[in-house]
Amino acid sequence: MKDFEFKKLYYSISEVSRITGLEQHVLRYWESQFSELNPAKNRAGNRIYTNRDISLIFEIKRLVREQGFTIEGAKKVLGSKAGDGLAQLIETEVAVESSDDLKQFLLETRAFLNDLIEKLSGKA
Amino acid sequence: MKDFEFKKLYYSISEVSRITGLEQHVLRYWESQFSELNPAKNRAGNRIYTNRDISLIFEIKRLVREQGFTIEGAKKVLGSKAGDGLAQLIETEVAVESSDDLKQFLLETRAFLNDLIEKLSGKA
DNA sequence: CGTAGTCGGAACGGCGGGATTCGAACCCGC
DNA sequence: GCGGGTTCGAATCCCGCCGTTCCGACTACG
Repeated sequence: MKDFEFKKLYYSISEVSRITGLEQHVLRYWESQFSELNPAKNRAGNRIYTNRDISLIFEIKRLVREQGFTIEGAKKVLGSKAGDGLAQLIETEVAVESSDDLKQFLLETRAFLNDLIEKLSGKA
Repeated sequence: MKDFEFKKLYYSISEVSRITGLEQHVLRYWESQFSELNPAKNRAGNRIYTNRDISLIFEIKRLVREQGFTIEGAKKVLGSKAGDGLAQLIETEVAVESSDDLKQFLLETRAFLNDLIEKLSGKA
């Protein structure tokens, strides 16, 4: 397993498009609508997405595409909840006693997910 | 104060319009969209709203006009009111029906975990 | 170099969510 | 049984949200 594939810190818009299943122009449009979504840009002006950005995009996607919020409604949700979602779930489900515990748990979980993703990619 | 005003069991569409602040044609439109909203009718075919109907209308109004749901989104909310918090959340957010669904969920989770790990690494 | 990727901005488009209009039926006081 | 107000369903119209397409220009990279 090539570990570096999963350690990436930055993603281009085409990579994010593939990961999230959203067209590039939708990503740009949402960026124009959600001030929270504000990926950095390199010297050429190209977007550089972080994992945090991708996580936020997934959250917006859930609100707009699955739960049926308007853009305006999704803004309100994001603004008031300050982005917990999965975070709250994990924090409440896992007895976290130190940040090292949590980090260890996440690392293990990620390795598990990497394995699953690899298998699924092979099938797809 | 005329007590009977508050003991009323049935209301006409014009009364409901005044009470809820919604136009009559909106009430008829919503009725066509939400199967749950189904006021009885008298022999003449005129709508006869109960207090329950009015309560539901207020609920829809809150979802659509204040919280920013689409009609479709509001339907989902109303339809799944039976379930409980977290369990419902998980089931609706992760409706795994195929390996593609699972892969998508894992991709999303991985981005989220990557973000968390980055943060923790920075702090540690 | 060539070509693949990305950029922003403007013009375009579908359609969801009403809004308006219509003729007809009904209700009520007189 | 007449006139004025209310309601009806269906048809039609309409605006803005949410993309979508198109564009020429710039850049990265093999």
